[in-house]
Amino acid sequence: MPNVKVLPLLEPDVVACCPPLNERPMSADEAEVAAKMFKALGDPVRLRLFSAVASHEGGEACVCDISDVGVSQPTVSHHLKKLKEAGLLSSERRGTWVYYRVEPAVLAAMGALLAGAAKATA
Amino acid sequence: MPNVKVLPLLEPDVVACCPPLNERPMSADEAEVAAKMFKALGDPVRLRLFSAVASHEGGEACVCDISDVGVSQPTVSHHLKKLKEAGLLSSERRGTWVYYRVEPAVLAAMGALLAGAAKATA
DNA sequence: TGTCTATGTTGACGTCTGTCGATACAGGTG
DNA sequence: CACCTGTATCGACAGACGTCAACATAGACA
Repeated sequence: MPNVKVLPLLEPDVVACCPPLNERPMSADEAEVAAKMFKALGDPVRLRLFSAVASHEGGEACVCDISDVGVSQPTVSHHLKKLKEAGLLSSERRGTWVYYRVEPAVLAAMGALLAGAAKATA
Repeated sequence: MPNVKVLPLLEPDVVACCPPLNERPMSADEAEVAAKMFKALGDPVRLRLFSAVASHEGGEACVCDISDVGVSQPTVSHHLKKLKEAGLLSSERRGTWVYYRVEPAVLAAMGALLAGAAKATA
């Protein structure tokens, strides 16, 4: 089995993208991919929305549960779309409501990126 | 000892800022602080510069060692300043050259933010 | 002192981004 | 079917951002 990736549709490029930040200088392509994810979390409203989903029971939440972040409904929808495009959230419609849930693999990849750098540069 | 923070000048707010993303919804203030750091890493050039510093021997590098990222010198300087303002890098002039180094505590805080969310939402 | 190199700052420019109101779409209910 | 609620899309606008050339500053050295 030369390729372990059996669910290619769910994972964005980041999961297999990048070594820890301190291992070697990132290439331009690697940086392009990884920066998209950090950028997605680089807005306060998106960070609150993401945290609201992640902390909701079951790791998923209806939009109506998390919309109270001080911006209009279209803006909430816009930010959720951005998070989805970055691979951090996935969405599913169930009847009247749309539920968003976190993508653990992508988050773990980002965490590893940082954790490695934090450890080895002390 | 009610307050363990004995080196307040070095640490930005982030270190003591935020619980794991999945613990509870982030407040507006917390999100404001944390988003600044993610945003700092949300640009490909900055990510490459940061990675170049982090992967350089000793966890520090002279600007001249890492300037080859395809943008002009003023732009490099601009991005390094942004990373510094975000608390991810610190700088020190030694003679002719300026050296940048990573701030491990801040990185660790960001990693913890993500790692917790990745683990508990699987 | 003057000059050279390394780095930071300024000002300007085009592009990207966050925000909103208006509107469209989807699904439930009557 | 009509109507209501929840969510997404569209179009527009102001402000933020990345980039550069030009200039300024700091230190080394003669």
